[in-house]
Amino acid sequence: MLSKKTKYGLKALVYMARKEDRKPVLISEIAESENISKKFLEIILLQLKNSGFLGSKKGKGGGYYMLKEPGEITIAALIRILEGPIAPLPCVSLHFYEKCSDCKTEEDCSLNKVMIEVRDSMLNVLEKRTLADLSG
Amino acid sequence: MLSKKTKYGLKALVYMARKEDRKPVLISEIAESENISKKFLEIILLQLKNSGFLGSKKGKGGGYYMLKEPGEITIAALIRILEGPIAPLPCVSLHFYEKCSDCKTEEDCSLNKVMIEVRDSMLNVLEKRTLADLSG
DNA sequence: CAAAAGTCTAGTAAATCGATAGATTAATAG
DNA sequence: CTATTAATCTATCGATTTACTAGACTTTTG
Repeated sequence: MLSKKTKYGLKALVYMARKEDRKPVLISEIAESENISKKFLEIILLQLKNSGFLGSKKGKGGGYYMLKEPGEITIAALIRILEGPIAPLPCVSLHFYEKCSDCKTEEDCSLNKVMIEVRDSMLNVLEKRTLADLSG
Repeated sequence: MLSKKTKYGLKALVYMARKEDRKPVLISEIAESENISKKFLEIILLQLKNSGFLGSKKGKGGGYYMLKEPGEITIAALIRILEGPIAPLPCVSLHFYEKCSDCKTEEDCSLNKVMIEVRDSMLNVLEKRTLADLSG
């Protein structure tokens, strides 16, 4: 299950991607349109800015704007920023790998193989789909 | 990411499935072999019993035993019991459906379609794979 | 300078996670 | 019948995460 943070982040980006121009968008405008707590959305957009997906401009006429084309941003990349690992277990994660403390070896782990299958089937969708698919 | 509860539950069941006979297995035996806190495993096995996957016997010679054949138990069913919804969003869950409060309608939700794709790709693995696949 | 709008710091209520302690109940062996 | 074994139940707990809020601060524009 994705957290609300991730869900809100994705919806906010879709909202921005749907705009024709790339002028700064107000946090409050997105929050209102998408039914998201403004303060919570602040945190989320800031995180997306610090990760290089968004730029921001302060002061009058300011707001957040996209730094890349929607077609260049995969859902997988966004989920990794907002949610963390996509893989069902740390020991099968490509970007957040960690050894399981309770397993002697990876081959010995009874879950490893199937969880890799699960991971790959998810990535097959999430790495293929971009913001452009969501906003189209 | 699956919780440790789910992971431990799956590993415990694999351990039981791998035994030739279907005699009761001690919690402590599983806990020791799989490096799981015994007290935590108690809770997990009890839940699997209450969900109809395991039977138990008290007293000497007691323990937990499987009620079904490993090949009849899908990983999806176990995850639903131990973890909850498999779907990435409540609004695309088959077994735990809930309307999203922030969306007007489902068609209008920008995430709905892709998340259904994700769900189906996961289920494609999880509904196909059984305990027999893990223990084989 | 004043207003607008993002940024930062701090905090918080509630839920969840992973785990532990100890009393109780049921079954079996002798 | 009694002692032992092992599951069951009750309860609690610290740490972390989640979702969210308040308010001060900074930057930009007009």
